[in-house]
Amino acid sequence: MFPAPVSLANQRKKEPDVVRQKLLDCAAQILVDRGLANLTVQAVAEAAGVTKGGLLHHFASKQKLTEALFAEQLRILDGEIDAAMSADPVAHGRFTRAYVRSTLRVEQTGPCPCAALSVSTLIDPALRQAWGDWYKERLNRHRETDGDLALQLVRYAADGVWLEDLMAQDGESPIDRQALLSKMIDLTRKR
Amino acid sequence: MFPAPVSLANQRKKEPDVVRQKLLDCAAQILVDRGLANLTVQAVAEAAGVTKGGLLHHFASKQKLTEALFAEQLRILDGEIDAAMSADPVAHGRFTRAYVRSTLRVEQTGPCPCAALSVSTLIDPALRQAWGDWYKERLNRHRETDGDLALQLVRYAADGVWLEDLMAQDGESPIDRQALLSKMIDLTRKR
DNA sequence: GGAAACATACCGGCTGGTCGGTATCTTCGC
DNA sequence: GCGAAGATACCGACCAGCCGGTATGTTTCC
Repeated sequence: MFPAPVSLANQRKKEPDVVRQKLLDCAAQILVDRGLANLTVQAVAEAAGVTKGGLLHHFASKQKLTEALFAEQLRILDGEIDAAMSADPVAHGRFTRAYVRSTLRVEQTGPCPCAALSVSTLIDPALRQAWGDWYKERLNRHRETDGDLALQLVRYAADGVWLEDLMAQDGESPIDRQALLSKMIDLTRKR
Repeated sequence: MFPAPVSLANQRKKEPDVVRQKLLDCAAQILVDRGLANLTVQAVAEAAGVTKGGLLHHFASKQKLTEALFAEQLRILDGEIDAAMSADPVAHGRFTRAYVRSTLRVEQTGPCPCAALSVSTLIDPALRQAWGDWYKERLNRHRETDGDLALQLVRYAADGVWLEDLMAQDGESPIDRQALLSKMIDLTRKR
């Protein structure tokens, strides 16, 4: 009478929070390793084992999805930075060191949230604005310890590094990441 | 009998080289200030005063168009770097200084070719590869003068700066670009 | 039973791309 | 010099496919 469902998500246990989170995770994954152009609601839904309609139930539009994705990644980054800062006894350049450690993350594996963050920033002016606001706020909060131009330069370098990460993508890092990190941390302690 | 043409390009003087160049210019312009998502063959053709069919005559596919665009911008950047290097008497860090000057370009106006370059790099793995090859080759050529890790760091910072340019886009540069450039150039002369 | 969590079917719009035609340019015989 | 003829430049209509989004149905949870 009725056609067989292509997905069994309708018969399985309903786990709205789990599905919602999985949608976000899959979106981040697709964004990082298949590129911005391939971030379609169809692809995300499939990757999460849900139909397009299912995705649209959780996120009213693609816009809402990307906004949620962005917000989550930003929250993660923000948390990582806070954690790194509270473990750092030296005041001068504390934020910059945390920023560098969070964005380079030599020891951690998996896709850097910054990657997803920045790529989505390139698309949407609203997200761009949100990122700018976050950065400006953070910078203003740590103005006294991290206002130095030399520290700004180190932060720029950190941005450049993960940009290279985005571009390289083949897993092969041409330079010694650990040595670079040390060098950057060193630079934040000078003077 | 026959419909009136919406464009008079068919009756005007044929200037294949001019049109082809204009297509590339318009593509770069659109890429920089309207973003990657709006880089459609339709939009590029319209901006250049040509129909879609006309564009497809010059570039067999959108892929070919972006490749040509990329190649041209890379050629420009390459030339700028060569020019800057030959005007620099100091050997150590010569390439890095040229790279920084070309990518920051505090005095020049207009869209930085790097912007178009990098954005297209984010799309297409083939272009990403091409960029990587170019950079690797250049780096290898100037290994003796620019192999130092500190110089690598300065180059990363340059990447970070124009990335911020891409994101900000509102014309308002929060920091003193000239001072930053001086600082970076200084760093290449140390030791 | 009602709301939430999905699936399914479908639509309009836009995209890159094809195709056949027309207008202009270039070449070349004379 | 000039006119035919082929090549080149470009137009305009059309197509298939995919995208985001909607409307509606069906199942599960409380």
